[in-house]
Amino acid sequence: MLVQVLNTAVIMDVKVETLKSELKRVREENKTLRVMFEVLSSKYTKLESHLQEINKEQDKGMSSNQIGSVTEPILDVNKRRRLEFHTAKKPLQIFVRTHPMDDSLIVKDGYQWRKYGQKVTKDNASPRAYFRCSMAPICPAKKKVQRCLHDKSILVATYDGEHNHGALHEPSSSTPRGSSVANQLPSVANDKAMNILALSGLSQTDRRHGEEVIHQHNYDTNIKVEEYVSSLIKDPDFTMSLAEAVARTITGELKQQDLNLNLNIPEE
DNA sequence: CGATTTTGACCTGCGC
DNA sequence: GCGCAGGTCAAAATCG
Repeated sequence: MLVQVLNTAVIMDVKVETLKSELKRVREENKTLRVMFEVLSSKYTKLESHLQEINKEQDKGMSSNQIGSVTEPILDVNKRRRLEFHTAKKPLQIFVRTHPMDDSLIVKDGYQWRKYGQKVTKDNASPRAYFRCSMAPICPAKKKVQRCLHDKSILVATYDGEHNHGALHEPSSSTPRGSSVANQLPSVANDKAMNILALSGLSQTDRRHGEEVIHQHNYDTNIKVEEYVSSLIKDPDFTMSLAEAVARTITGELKQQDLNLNLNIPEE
């Protein structure tokens, strides 16, 4: 009887310690997310003010010729190729959560990329990998992938240039399930993010795994995606949904772990 | 053996 | 002009 009581007390102690450490971890994660949210907010504010400035300038009646006279830079033949594909468009950034133990810098987005360089940058100890699209011989699309400074399990993929080919690469079977961009996004914010992927055709190819379907990709899709992204940036609901999704994910994880503890299910 | 990755060297732009 | 940091090249290594 006494042994049984002691055993129960020990088990309870272990559970309390586990919960305490878990609480600590979640608090730290919450702190990190808050920082990320603040960064997002400040970027949104800057974008908004920049847009207002542009609108003001247009209202001032600047001639369309002057506005449109953003002449193509005269390229020096000797200059690097990266300048040839320079565009005024802001590069698209995608955040992808990966397994904490997964230290690869691979973001599955349906395209086939070839790594051509890696660098350690000043502001982030994690190396930045440089990829070039290898689906077409002269495709100008590039991307940079680096781990988030605050959360190593988050990959930040920055896309540069546009693909000059339509077909999307069928994800290889060796890729772990659930590693596509769509699957790695928070659940609620997923809805709108899935729309972006749907526009770009990525989610379809991921889902039709194994089918011999090659999409006749619309060349306008990139423009549609950018339009949709810019509309999201202006949409405060999206930011709120994202924050809610993150909060739900955290609380959901907590509840699940609590349940596992009660049922004595070991964590993976 | 071809494709891909790694990695040190090199180039370029930018701030001082 | 100089030094620094980011981006790219290309030879060697590795993989399938």
